[in-house]
Amino acid sequence: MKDSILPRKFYDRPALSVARDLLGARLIRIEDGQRVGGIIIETEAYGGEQDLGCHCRSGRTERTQAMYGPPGHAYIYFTYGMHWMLNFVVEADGNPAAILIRAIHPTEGLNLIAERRAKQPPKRWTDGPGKICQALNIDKGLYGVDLCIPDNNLFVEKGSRIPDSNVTIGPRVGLNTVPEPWKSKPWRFLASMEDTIEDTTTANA
DNA sequence: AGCACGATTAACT
DNA sequence: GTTAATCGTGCTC
Repeated sequence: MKDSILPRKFYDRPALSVARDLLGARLIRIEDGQRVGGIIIETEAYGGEQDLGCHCRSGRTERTQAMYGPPGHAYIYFTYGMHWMLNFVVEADGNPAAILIRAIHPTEGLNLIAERRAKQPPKRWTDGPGKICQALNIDKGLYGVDLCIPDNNLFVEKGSRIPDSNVTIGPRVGLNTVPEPWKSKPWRFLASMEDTIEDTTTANA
């Protein structure tokens, strides 16, 4: 449904609020007219040049320019020589901040996802940021894409809100050489309880 | 121009 | 728990 696409004002808020509220929403990629995606179940917030865990700690560069732009766009980057990472730009234009999408619960386009994640069991299809981009065929080609335009092939739809009792908050993952206090900031949000996920899937079907 | 390393993953001991 | 894979980016010389 086009009218269920999250509007720009959803992204135009503090990073922590957006990261938390993205849990339960549906990440959708359109490929040749086919929907591929699922429910967002894990996110992390990055933002501000003071955040030494954020790429924008180096200021505005060619790679990070999207983060400095208006909210509601995709910030995508390549790392470890082989993995793409999907982020959503948040907060006001000129204010660098983004949300890393770390895990989703696949619900649509399962045939394509299974194909691309062939050697892994369904549980491991999209339980990591690099895996999501592999499963949904996301790479540099989608850098800077506007997530608020229905005609574009990447956007997020409103889903069922995950109650606080099912949300786990903790430190961000993989910031091994980042100094404190940034390394331990509790800016990771994880939706727990399979029951909730399954209910949400059914409710949205 | 060269270099160290990363918001990771999968395979292995 | 440990480690190889693999290359764009940002920093130093």
